[in-house]
Amino acid sequence: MDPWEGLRQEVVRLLDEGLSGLRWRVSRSLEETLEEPPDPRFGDIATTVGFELSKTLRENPQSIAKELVGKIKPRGLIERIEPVGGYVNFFVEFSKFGELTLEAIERFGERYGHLDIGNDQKVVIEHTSVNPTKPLHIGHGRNAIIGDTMARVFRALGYRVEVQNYIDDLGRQVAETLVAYDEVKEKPKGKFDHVLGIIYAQLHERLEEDLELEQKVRGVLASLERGEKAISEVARRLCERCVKANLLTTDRLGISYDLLVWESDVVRSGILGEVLDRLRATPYLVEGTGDKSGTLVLRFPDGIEDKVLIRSNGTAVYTARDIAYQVWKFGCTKAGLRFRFHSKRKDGVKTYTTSPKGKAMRRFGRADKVINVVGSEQKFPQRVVFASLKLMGLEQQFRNSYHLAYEHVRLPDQRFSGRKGTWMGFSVDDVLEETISRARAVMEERAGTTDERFKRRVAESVGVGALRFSLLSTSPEKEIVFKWEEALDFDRNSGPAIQYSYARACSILRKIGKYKSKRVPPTFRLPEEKSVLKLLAKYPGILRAVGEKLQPNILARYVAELALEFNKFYEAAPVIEAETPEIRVSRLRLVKCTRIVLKNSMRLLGIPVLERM
RNA sequence: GGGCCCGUGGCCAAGCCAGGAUAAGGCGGCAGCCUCCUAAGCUGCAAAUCGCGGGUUCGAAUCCCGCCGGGCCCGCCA
Repeated sequence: MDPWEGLRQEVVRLLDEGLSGLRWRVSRSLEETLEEPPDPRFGDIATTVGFELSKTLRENPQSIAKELVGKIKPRGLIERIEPVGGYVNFFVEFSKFGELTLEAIERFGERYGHLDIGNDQKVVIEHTSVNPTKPLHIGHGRNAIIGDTMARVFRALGYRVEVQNYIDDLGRQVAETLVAYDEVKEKPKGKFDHVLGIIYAQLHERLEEDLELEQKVRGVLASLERGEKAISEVARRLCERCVKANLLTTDRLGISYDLLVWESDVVRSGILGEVLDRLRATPYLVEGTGDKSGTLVLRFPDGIEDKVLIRSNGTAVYTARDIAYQVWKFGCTKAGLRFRFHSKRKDGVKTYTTSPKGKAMRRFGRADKVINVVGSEQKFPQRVVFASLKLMGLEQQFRNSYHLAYEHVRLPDQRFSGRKGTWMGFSVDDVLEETISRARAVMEERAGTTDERFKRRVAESVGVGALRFSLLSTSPEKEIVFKWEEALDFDRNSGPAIQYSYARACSILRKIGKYKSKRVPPTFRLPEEKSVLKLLAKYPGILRAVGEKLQPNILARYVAELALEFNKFYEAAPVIEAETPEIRVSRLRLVKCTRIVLKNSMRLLGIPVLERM
């Protein structure tokens, strides 16, 4: 199921055999000495073990490599072994390795690459979690797209996945928006989340000088935190409308949620109280002293700074609610939440929501593993949340809590700010619209179809693919400076480039029509063929790496490379007009398998799959 | 003051955790390729003191120490 790993293991076996024949011992595992030569002409896999042995054996690496090669008889997936410098280079027998790889892909099809390392464990992934008072800007888009992609990958890795979107309806932003909504008489027209975002930014200018207004906001916030019925219901309705508008945006990007968790519901359900009681029962939640007198402070035994959890007015801080939520995700609370059906996503996923009037359901939460997709600026609070699990004796839950931290998206000269309204023009809706219309323009330039529906569908898919890829392909810990040229990039190394390679593969298969294929091992001689095949073989390992490192960019980079190599193959190796029937069948299988792996990858990245474009 | 992340050709960026061969790939630039499976493509060329300085090592972009630059965190804010 993992052809590349199988190949590596075979190399290790051969090496092991050669080494024991010479009675040479290596201190670390042979697997770790393997690497890929910089040029396939040197070989497909190499070991640097000769350099290490030269120290203990007091001999130069060259002669060690030479002697070692003399002891190993190439067989199986390896056809040739050569010593070069201190390296031992292994050459793959592409007929056998090709058959093994292609056979695996043909057999598993859409499930090729799916490894059952999740063992049916449940992972809860929280992402998006935007204040329900504004539209998603491109930075929120990064969060949602990373989270959504991780959800897809974990499903492929054999986990049961539940995606949660945490709605903070008790924050200051909600209080401010509520006041603003009341103050601003002439409301702008448009999508509700945009409307709220605009009036919020408008109010903020006034808030800076208008003390009366500030008092009003504080009053509303206090009422919300106390859970006063009338105002809470107004707030909830406003937030509900905003969330609904936000979901229209994420729907377009193909993002799904299983559950919306409302902060107010977590607080009201008694979960917060229960978790705080549990902390009080430990020696770690202590009364604050000095300037913190009157508060309750979480004091960690192991180096993390003190953190106030209960303010002197008796209310809980944000982090306290986060702790409660985290404990609930693992199913470690007696108190529970109530749920009802919320809405259906484009892909058919049913989204539920917590709701005071809903009913208890056992299917939510109860995670074995929790991944929070939250900005890197929250590393400290996330650490506090996780560490407090340990203080409560939830050692295992502590170990299974992960913070997928990502850096922000910003403009060349400023950050996005809801208060200043700098997101305007850079909301996911705005960017998507621009990207799609640009894709449309490219289609118009290319001669071809006049089918209006086809054009619209392709432009939408290309736009979504371009945006998702551009936000996924950079590693999460790197800040992204948003530039239109990059979001609108449809050339190589972009979402559309991958879609294009896929469409070309489809085109070959369409045109070749029916063919009869005898089951003979494939023939691959061209470097372009070999390099595509090797990439196909590496796919399962890529998925594993994404899951282990929580880095979806690894998959994005991989599939872009596959598309690129496939294009080179496309130019160099005619399929339909291949030199011999054997080569034709070999290439055809390679195309079919490339198509499968491209499709599987695109599905996981949420890049729409197009048969033609 | 303490801590975390980032720094790789003009621009973006992989590799760093598990040290090895000529430091991927893309954008932009220059020069080519469509009677042939979709030119959103392919080929070639030019372009890098891997932030700086030490150290470890046969070997350092990668490990260690120090420094510089950029971002973020260290609230009873949210």
